[in-house]
Amino acid sequence: MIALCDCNNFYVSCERVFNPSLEGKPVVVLSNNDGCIISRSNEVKELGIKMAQPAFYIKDLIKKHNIQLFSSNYTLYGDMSQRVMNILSGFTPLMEIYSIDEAFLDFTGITEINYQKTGDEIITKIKKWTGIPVSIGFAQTKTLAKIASKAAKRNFGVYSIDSPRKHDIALKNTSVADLWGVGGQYASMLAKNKIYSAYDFTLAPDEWIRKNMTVMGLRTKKELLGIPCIRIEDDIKDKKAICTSRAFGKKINSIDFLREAVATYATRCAEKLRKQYSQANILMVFIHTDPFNKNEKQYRKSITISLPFPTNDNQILLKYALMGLEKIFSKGYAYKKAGVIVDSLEPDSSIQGSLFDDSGSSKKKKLMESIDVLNSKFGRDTIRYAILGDGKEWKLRQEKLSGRFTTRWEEILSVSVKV
DNA sequence: TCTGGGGTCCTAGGACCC
DNA sequence: TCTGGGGTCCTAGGACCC
Repeated sequence: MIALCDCNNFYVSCERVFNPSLEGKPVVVLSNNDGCIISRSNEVKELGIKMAQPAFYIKDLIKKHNIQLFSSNYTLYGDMSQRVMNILSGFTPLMEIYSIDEAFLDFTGITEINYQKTGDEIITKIKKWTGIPVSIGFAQTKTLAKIASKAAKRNFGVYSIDSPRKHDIALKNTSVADLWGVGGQYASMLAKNKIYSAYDFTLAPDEWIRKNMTVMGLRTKKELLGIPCIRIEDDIKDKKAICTSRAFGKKINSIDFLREAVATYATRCAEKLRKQYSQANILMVFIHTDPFNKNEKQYRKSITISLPFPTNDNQILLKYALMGLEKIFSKGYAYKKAGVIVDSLEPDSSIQGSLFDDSGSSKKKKLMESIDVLNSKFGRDTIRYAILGDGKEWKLRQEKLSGRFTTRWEEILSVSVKV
């Protein structure tokens, strides 16, 4: 079994630890410029206030219900998070810190375990030692554990999907839009295809899901059926991309202001890079207009620069960032947001095989046949075959699926696909 | 008047290298 | 009619997560 431990209303809970008089009162934590709401207490959720809503939208409600507002304090939240994670790591050797307020715990192979009891124990310990309330869901896979942890919030903090009956109930009572891995775009696409619940989703054919939602969607389906496809990643990996960006509170008309901002962000990126002992291969600068302003034409501009050599040097990154800004800046537009991204960009390696024989269209036919053979041998879930061609030449392109299937890639390498 | 700041992975194809 | 195979790097965009 896998557990997902999730801190309740994390940022708000952190503020409450240091100010217990906030207990029972409506509280929100606001984003950087006090722009939108990024954490809500239960009292606030009950008022119908949504996540990421701009604060000024609901200023009447704030006044009416005397909602307590806090600017975000990430240093505090990071520190509290570490304390919670330290306690959690005592319960199992294999754990993945998924976000600042969530961790997956792997109890696979541990048979002598009472989930309710273990869950209660974790909740009590964390509450006692840190003051943070948490919920825990147990299930066969990460995707199901996500569902279980939501149910846990309505069930005194613990819920386990540990029987076929509970599994069935979980799938039928979960809207497909609430699934981990399904966002707004997919949810509306699925609704158009009459797929509303997680259960409906498990009935959709594999091929259809893969075609419309990539292999990620297919993994979600398998996970819902209880087949683990998403590993617990216990090692903390270096960031592959590092971004520093800000929205300005108001429109920016001067390029000097932008230059200054971009220089600051490039320097900040360099700091983050050095902190994880990485160097950047790529640098990207972007600026865009206010996406919420429907009265003006929208512009998004960005430039990607491949650096001549990997670096994390302040001066070099700053120089290229400013060069990039000069290139993309057009006079006369007001910009609302700017940023710098440095990127190591290590693309998945793929194998391109070319196949030739001596007759035109029969070549394609033979390729198709060989693909069928390969698919039946290795299964469509493991590798994807694509035929590329212009009518005269045909190429077979094999692409591995990353993630847990990677090891099986070795088998593929030994296959020679001569026709 | 005012609407966050980070990240991840997948897909697809072109250029180029030895 | 001929035709290498096995890659890497780069570009660009679309979806998702907290």
